Parts: sequence; structure tokens; C-alpha cells
Amino acid sequence: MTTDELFQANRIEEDAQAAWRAGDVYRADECSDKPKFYCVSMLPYPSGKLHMGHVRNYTINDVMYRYLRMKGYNVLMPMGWDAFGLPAENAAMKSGQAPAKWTYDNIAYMKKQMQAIGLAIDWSREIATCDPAYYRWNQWLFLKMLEKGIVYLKTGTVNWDPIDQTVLANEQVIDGRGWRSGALIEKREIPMYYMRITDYAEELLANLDNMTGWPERVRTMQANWIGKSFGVRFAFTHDIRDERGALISDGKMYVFTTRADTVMGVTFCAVAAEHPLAMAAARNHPELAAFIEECKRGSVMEADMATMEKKGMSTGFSVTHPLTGASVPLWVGNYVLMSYGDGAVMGVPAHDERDFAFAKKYGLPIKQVIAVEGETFSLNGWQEWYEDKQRGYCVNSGSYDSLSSVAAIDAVAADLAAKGLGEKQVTFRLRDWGISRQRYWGTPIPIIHCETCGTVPVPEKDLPVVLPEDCVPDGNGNPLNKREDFINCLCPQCGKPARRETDTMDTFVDSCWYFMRYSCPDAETMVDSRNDYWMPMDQYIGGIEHAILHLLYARFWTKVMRDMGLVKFDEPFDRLLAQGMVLNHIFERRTDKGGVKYYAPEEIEIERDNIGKIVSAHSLADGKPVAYAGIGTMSKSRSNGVEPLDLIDRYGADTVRLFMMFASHPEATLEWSDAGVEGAHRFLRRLWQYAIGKSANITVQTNIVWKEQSKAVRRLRFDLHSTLKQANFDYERAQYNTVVSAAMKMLNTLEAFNSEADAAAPAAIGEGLNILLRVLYPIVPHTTYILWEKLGFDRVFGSLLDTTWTQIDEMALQQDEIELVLQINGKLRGKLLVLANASREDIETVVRASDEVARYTNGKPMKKIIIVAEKLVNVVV
RNA sequence: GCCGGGAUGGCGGAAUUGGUAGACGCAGCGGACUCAAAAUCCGCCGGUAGUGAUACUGUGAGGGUUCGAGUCCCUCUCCCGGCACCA
Repeated sequence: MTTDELFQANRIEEDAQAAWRAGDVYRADECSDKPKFYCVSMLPYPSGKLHMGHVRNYTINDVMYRYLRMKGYNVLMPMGWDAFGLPAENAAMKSGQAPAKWTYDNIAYMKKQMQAIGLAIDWSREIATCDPAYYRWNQWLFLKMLEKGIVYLKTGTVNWDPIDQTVLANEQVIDGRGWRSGALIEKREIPMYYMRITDYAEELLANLDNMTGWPERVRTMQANWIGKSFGVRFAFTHDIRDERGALISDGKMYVFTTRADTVMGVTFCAVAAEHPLAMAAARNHPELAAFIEECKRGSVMEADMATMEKKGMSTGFSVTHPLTGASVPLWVGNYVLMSYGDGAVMGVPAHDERDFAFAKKYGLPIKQVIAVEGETFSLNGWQEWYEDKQRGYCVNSGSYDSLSSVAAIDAVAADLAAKGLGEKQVTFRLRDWGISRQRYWGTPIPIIHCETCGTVPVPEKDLPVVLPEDCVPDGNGNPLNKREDFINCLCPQCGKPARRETDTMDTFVDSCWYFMRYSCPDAETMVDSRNDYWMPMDQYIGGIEHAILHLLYARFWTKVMRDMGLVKFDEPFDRLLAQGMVLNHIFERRTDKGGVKYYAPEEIEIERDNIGKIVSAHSLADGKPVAYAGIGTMSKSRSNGVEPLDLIDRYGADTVRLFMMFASHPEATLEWSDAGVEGAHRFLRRLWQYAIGKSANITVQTNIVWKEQSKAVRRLRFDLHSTLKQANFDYERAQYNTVVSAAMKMLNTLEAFNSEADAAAPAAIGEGLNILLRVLYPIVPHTTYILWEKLGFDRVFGSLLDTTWTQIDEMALQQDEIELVLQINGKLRGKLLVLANASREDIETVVRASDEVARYTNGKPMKKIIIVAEKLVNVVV
């Protein structure tokens, strides 16, 4: 065997990558007469190492890039780094290393890993969001938004660790305690900057209908998140006064409801712990004050709010029902959020599940005001049909009796409006976006605090406000607060000494527009005309976990830029591929302080029961048990990522790419297992050896009259071209796992072809290999690129990178006879061979004459014969 | 809890969107080659019954629509993603 005949992945990949590097073949520009195609993967957080989720994401992107380039597009695939964020600060606390250095080191390492995969990235456009040249434009747009009132100041709730004296992220709160201190976490209200995303709620929702390039599931999730609802906002009146004796909120307590038809069934109201009425009630009511304090502890997360025990306490006060004048008891409820709506809700236990549970628990009255024809109301349990607005009508509701729920909503709204106590209102579940973070490693918020002038925006000429890169967070608050050199400045308005804001921006700000900056990474403005060429993006690819937050924020940001005249489009992403998560087992141990330590699956030995379920696990290092926490997304923070580099070293990048694409549909969730990598490698070896073995004996002939060739040659071409047809279909719908199957079938077909003596065999095999290499190239570019040259195809068709996509020969697909499936009463009973142009009558004749029909109908008359063209016949008896 | 998605052989998955369930591959079993092993090649491979042709059964569970359901509808179970400060 010569060295050529051996499949040496490392050598092949080095050679191919060297050729690409030398030709700078992935650099894209804006001067092309081809149509542009801009495809982007969601930029990675530089956590330290790539894991299989990244490999999957970027390989999908790379396959799409190479396929579309062959289809004749001017394609651009850039890459960058979401470089700000919490993990860098966490690493700093562990190692004492500055987040900046940690981040840059990680970027360098991960870039090397990406290059090993052979991705067609135009690295000349690389961006790191921690670069002042990038984040200065976050600051610039922030100031523009502040000017226009899109950014405003408001208080927001954060997790406060009273021992470490620091604000914690939700992730750092475990079972209500700080992850490092173990202290019980408190909620704290602090001033924060907000972006008015709610001003765009209507448009963000409306556009979803037309975004047909997005998966339905993502559009549905966003629509539900925005959550448009039609209801009535109205007030219960009261005469509760604050400590200075002033009537609170002019004696009106506002609530919002989508079920105004049930207002006559209100038996209590509840307010949030921070509501002014609750504060007033607590003044002379120590027990209530204690309860309010209790409500202020605990989680700020919606999931916890929704699952926690619903608790309440009476304020002792009442409010007045706006329609009946009845006195309604006022409660404080731990499930009412001050930050949502008006911080108060009406309670209708008969027609709301949560109110029902609350009323049962505290012995509050339950009053039925809606009935449904033919159904019986019961006080014993919640009945979900009361949710159904279409079927209900009012009872026990005075003048509203017998009105349908829908009509009653209008009538109640009109009556409330007449009294000046309420009106119909459209509300959104979506809340404004709080972007202030009390953290170091992020974009500094460009604000200066002056004792004389108040909060003053940093003038545009002073941008960027540069973040010092040598701070080392220690877990006690934002280290910027200790940096006098950063904090001390002069007020831009009065020139007196002032202090710089130390809060930084949410990292979601960084990822709102990086994909535009790729188009013009060196621009002197935020974006320039090159952005008009590449954007809107043709294809965005990223994990389904970003279905709501990142994608919604980026859409919002784009609209803000549009309204400022910076871009001309309404939506940034034409098509979206929401890649499924790559999951792996998670193992953990609780630390003494209540934190969690994670263990990598390779450090663990597991025991399974007889159905294969994991029942226990222990650490290989210390032999002691660890808890199995199920499976979840691969991430550095949970130590369950699998690195690609080991596999690449062992098998080569093409094997890893092929295996990853073959493993499942790009949008499907994937539980990681490397069983089968061996098979992917085996396939490439077979391909290599087959192609090299045939290289001396193939031709590239185009003047052959195929229909005059032998049956074996015609059969070979039929199989190859019909498989190609499937592969083309699957490329178009980005279902790459079945493209790999198709390629495997093609190789099987070629290997099984044994009529080598046929005069046309060298041309047929040559054609087959030519098709196969093109079909496989986007997935395994190194191997196919080198083989393409070894077979001499480049001399006829040019480089594989820019050769055209393969045409199907429709003539090869023509058949004289086709096989139909014969079903009797829907059960498979046989096959029928009919002429390709057989008419309905012809087919029925064949059916009636068939043995199967005689055998299975037992002489019973045929009721119907259903014929599905070119597929199947079903006889109904 | 709420919103979105998923469940198909021992395993990963396919089924061109209501028309042959299990393509393609992994693992396994049997055979060839070999002194032997590896590699490679050939064959088998959902379950039950049968030597076999074949029959029945089978796509998380239960019901329904249809000539025909993995695919559509209803109810349920479990798993994954998101829930606004992980990114």
C-alpha cells in the first residue's frame, strides 16, 4: 500500500488548511456580482474551552456556508466573542487572575480549537465585546436613547447578600442563600437604568406573523412572552392615609383584570408587600410588619414565585367595590409583585384557581358570578371551564345577569368609565429591560454623578469610558468602587469634581448588535454603508435557549437603531435555525455553606439499575458518593462539557464534523454519546480508499448517451441520482443528518457496482465520485478537498470551494415500471408492478387480477379502490 | 407553576409532512480471511408463534377522527429548554 492509499486525517487536514490559509479563501468583501448570503452563529462566551454544543453550532453554520458558496452566493461567516460576563469574575475570585487576562487567554485557546475544526470563518472581522472600540458604541447608543427617553431611571429589585455585601445574580442564589457566604438573601430596591422595550411591544409582536423564516416554536414563545392582553384597569376606592395623614394615591387602588365580567365576584383584594397601602397598614401592626419583612426575603425569580406557597395576611383595612359599594377586605399577598402592573390584584375565588386556593386557605367567601349551560358549579373545587370566556354568562351579578362573559366585560368597563374609576386597557406581560449591573466586567454606563448637577451623561467626545482591565474582583461588591482613578472625574456641566457611575451594562446589550459590527469592524461610526450590504442577516444559528431573551433584545435594539436612522430594516434576522441543545449527565455535591460543586462525567463512576437508569454515582478521585442531577445542557459552569480536541486528535476534524452532523437533526436535542464516532471515521477511510483505488481508472466524459448503456450502468446512475435528489432536498431544509445517510448510500452503491468491464463504467464511476465529493464537501471539507485534487477534478471543474452544485440528470431517474404497495383495508398485503404511465383503469385491472385480492377479500365485494399516485393502492372491502 | 419542545429497536436516528415503520449508522450475533488477533469482507438483526412461506403484534400511556395515523384531535406520564442578573 502506498502512503496515498492510507487515510491519514491529520496530514490531509493540515494540507487542506494550509492551502486555504495561503489563499485567504474565506475573506469576504462587498464587491461581488453574486447575491450575498450572510450567516452568523451566536457568538460564544469565552468560557475556556469549546464543547460539543459549540462544535455542533459552528459545523451547521460551516456546512451552510460551503453549500451556499457552491450554489453561487457571496457568503460571509464571521466570528466573535461575547467577552464580558460573570464567569470571568468568578474565575478571578478563585485564581486571583484579572478577568481581562483570563478572557483573552480563553479567546486565544478557543480560537485555536475553532481553527482545528476547519471552519470557513473570515477572521479579519473578529470582534471581542470587551474591546473599547466595540463597547464605545454601546455607550454611544445608550446616551442617544437616554436623550430620546428610551432609557430611564427607576428602582429595581436585586438579590442582596448581607454578609458579602454584594449583589448576586440569580445563578448565585441557591435555595435562597448566597453561594459563597451561605447567608439568607434579601431583596433590595436600587436605582437602575431601564430600556423601554415595552414601547416596541406592539411592533415586536406584530412582526412575528411575517417572520416565516423563523421556527414556529420560537415565534410562539416570543408572542407569549410579550403577552398582549385586553382587559380593564380600574380602582377600588379607600380612605387609607399615610403617616403624615395624606390620602394614599388619591384614595384609589388600581388593579388590572382580563376578566372584568367577574368583578361582581370579588371577595378580597391583595397588594404586594412593598405597596404603599401595605406599608400604611403595617405601621401599627407589628405582625403584618413582620410578614412584610418575610415577603422581602426569598427569591426574585418568577419560577420560584410561581411555585412557592401562596401566603397572605389581612391588613385590617378594607377598600370599596367600585360598582357595588361593598366593603372588600384588603390583604397582603406574597405572590403579588410590586413590579408587575399596579402591585395590587382583585380576588375572585370562584373563577380563578389561585384566588380559589387563597380563599380556601384563609376562609374568605367564594361567590359564583359566572355559570355555564349544562354544568354545575361546586364550591368544593376549582373548575376549569370557568376559564372559558366563550361559554359563560353572568349570574348573581345584578344588572349584568344573563349577559355573556364577553358582553359583560364591555358593560362593566363602560360603567367603571362612567364613574371615572376605570377603562379598557391593553397590557403586555413584557416588562422594560433593566440593564444596570452592579458588576465590574462589563460595559461602563457612561454617566457622571455631580453633587450640583445630578446625573450627567458623559459627553460624546469623551467616549469611550474605558474600563480598567487590571481589577480583580474578590466577592465583596464591585471592585470599581475601590478604583479612585476610575471614579474621580470632573462634571462635564459645571467642571467641579464628580464621581463616575460604576454600574456596568447587562451583557445582553453587547450581543444586541455585534452581528452588524462584523460588517464594518473598523468603522469610525457605529455602523457604515457596508452594514447595508450584509444586513439583514440571511441566516442566524444558535441554541434554542436564546429563543426569547437575546433574540427579543436584538430585535428591539435593531428597531431603536432604525428609528435613529442608523439602519434601514425592521428586523435583523431573516431566517433562524434554533439548534437543539447538546446534553450530558450532571453530577454535583452540596458544599457545607449550601453552594454546589459540580463533577465532570469522566470523573465519575455510575451504577445503573436493570432498566439502565442511573441510581447512584461516586467520584473516582475520593470514592465518595456524588448526587446525580439528571441531564442538562453542556456548560462549563456545570462541568459537563465534552471537549472536541481529544476526538479531533484521535480521528481528525472531518470525523468529528461528520459524526456530529450525522448524530441527529440540527434542531433536535441531543444526548451526548461518542458511540459511533468510530463508524464515521470508518466511512471516511472507506471513501478515501475507494476513491484513491479508482483514481487511475475514471474519466470525466460528458458526451455519453447514457440510455444506450448497459442495465447495470443505468441502474447505478438511477440509484446515484435518486439519492442525490434526496440529498438536495435535505440540504435545502438544513437536515444534514440525512445528507450524511445519502452520502453513505452513494458510497455503498458505488462499491456494489461490479460491471467494471462496461465501456461506460469509468465515466459512470467518475460521475458518481464527482457527485459524492460535492455532496460531502460541506460536511467533510478537508478530505473531499484533497480527494477532489487527487482525482484531477479541479483541472476540469476548478477548486471544490467554488465549483457549482451538482445537477440531477432527470433522464437517469426515468423508469419503465414502478412498484406500487398493495393494501387491503389499510393492511400491507403485497406489491404490484405497473407501467410508469399506467392509467387508473389499468391499475384497477391489475388489482382485480392480483392473487392478494383473491386471497384476502374472500369474495367480498370491493367497496372502493384508493390510488395514491406512484405509491400505493388500498382496496376497501 | 406558566410558556415552548420532545418521547420510534439494545443505542443514535429515518419515514419528502396522512400512504410500505425502523432508511443510514452504532452495538451485537453468525460466517470468510488469518498460525492467531486486529483490520477488512459477506450474512442476520423490533417482539411473539412457526423449520419455513407466513400470521399476529408494534412508534411513552389511554381514548378518538380516517379507507389508512409515528404523523391530526382530546386526556395523561416522564424528560429537555426558557421564566427577565448564567450566557
